[in-house]
Amino acid sequence: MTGPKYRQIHNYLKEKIQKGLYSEGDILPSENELCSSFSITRTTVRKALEELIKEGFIEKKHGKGSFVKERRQSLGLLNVKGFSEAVGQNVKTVFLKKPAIREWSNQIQIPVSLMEKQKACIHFERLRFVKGEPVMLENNWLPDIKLGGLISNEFVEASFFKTLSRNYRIEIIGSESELRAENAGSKIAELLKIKEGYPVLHISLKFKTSNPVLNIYSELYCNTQKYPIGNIYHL
Amino acid sequence: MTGPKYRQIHNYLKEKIQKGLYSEGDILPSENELCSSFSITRTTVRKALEELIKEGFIEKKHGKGSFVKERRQSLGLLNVKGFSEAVGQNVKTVFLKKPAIREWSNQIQIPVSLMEKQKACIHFERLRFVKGEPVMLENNWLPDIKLGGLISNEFVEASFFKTLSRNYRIEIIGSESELRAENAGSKIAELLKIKEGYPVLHISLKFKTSNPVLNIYSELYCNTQKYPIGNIYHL
DNA sequence: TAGTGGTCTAGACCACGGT
DNA sequence: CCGTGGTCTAGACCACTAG
Repeated sequence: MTGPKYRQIHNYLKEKIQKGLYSEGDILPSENELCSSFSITRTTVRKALEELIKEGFIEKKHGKGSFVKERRQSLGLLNVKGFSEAVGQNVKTVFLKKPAIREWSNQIQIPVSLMEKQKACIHFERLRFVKGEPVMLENNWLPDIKLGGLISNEFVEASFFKTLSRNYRIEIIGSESELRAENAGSKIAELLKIKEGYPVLHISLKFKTSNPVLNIYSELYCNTQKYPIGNIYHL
Repeated sequence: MTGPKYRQIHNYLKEKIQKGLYSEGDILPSENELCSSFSITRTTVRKALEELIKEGFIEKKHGKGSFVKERRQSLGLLNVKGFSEAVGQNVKTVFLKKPAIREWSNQIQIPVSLMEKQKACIHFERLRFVKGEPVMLENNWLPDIKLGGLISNEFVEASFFKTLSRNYRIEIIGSESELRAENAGSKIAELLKIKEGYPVLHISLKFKTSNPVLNIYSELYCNTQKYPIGNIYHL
């Protein structure tokens, strides 16, 4: 238990939803009930619920309550639609390159800050599958800020973000991205098992974390034919 | 002047930024200064600033202040507000089909709610240019909830969302979207002046408004070669 | 140390939905 | 009518940044 209260409530509710203890259409406890359950004020409860909305887990209806939305397996801050029925066995992640110190790549589209470029670079590459089919190639780079064991250890539940959270108390607080439609090159075509030249969605991401000198840069290539990429926005 | 205070502050600051009265890297007045300027509490000021963050206009730095962000060469914030607000002066918009009552199209990818499908459908189609080049084809559908004059009148500053806000006090409060990379068909290729089969980014959007029975459905086709689509996420 | 944003409390009143 | 979420007040204490 660490970090702000609203994040603890947020994680508590998120886990319940992800584990299926609340399912699609269920009503969450009202804000006032959550207040008394956790002995906190409505401001804090509402901050927690707001994050769940932005992640696409719930939806509020004025005068009614907070409702659990269709479940989606999150890939970072984007969602792949269809994962809802396909949780568990049907989602698989394979390392093509395990985390190691490598060069900062010029493949990265979003400018890397100077502070970070002065540090060494940790890189890893993964391929993500849904129902046995490869749907996304993922390359990630981040500055080496001496997170002991990050390179050698396995990830918590195959999730890099959960690893950062559980082992190092670093949380993702936001992202910037650029989206492009491109023709698949030979490498991407081969890995995603599509024809060369087939259109793929190229997503360039910069994840911001609770550590101001740790941003994570990702380049994703997605076959969106069966599984479009989902995105939620809430003002 | 109408609507909640935080949105008035939000609009006030946004306009200043858009008009260039604050420019890249400038520091906004501190939260406490805004409190006293507008005679409101920090909660309200922070709510306004939070929306500016989510729209990508500003960035906060703990212990320092709120900074106006650089606008990169991308069609930013597309999932949220319209194009004209996001990109600035170099944008031109041409109607291919003016707003009129038409059929609900099966082109719409995100399910239209039953409540809405029972109503008539207003549709319009626009082509968007940046620096004289066509970059996006846009089709929009919404239920006809008797917004007098919407069909006949011109849009406020060529922005559909501004028109909704100024004339009808309807605000966009969020969106859901699905992203796909596709090959351009003949119609899209011709309009965007690209070769048939060229990869385009297909964005299916459902905008939620402050009116619970008014959602706006859009299908966008974007040439992302020169201008990638930008997206901001803030937890 | 002074000023900034980040978190949180303990209330209040309002608008909306259903009984 | 009551319970729900939406907005807002008037404070408090903390963590971070900079002179």
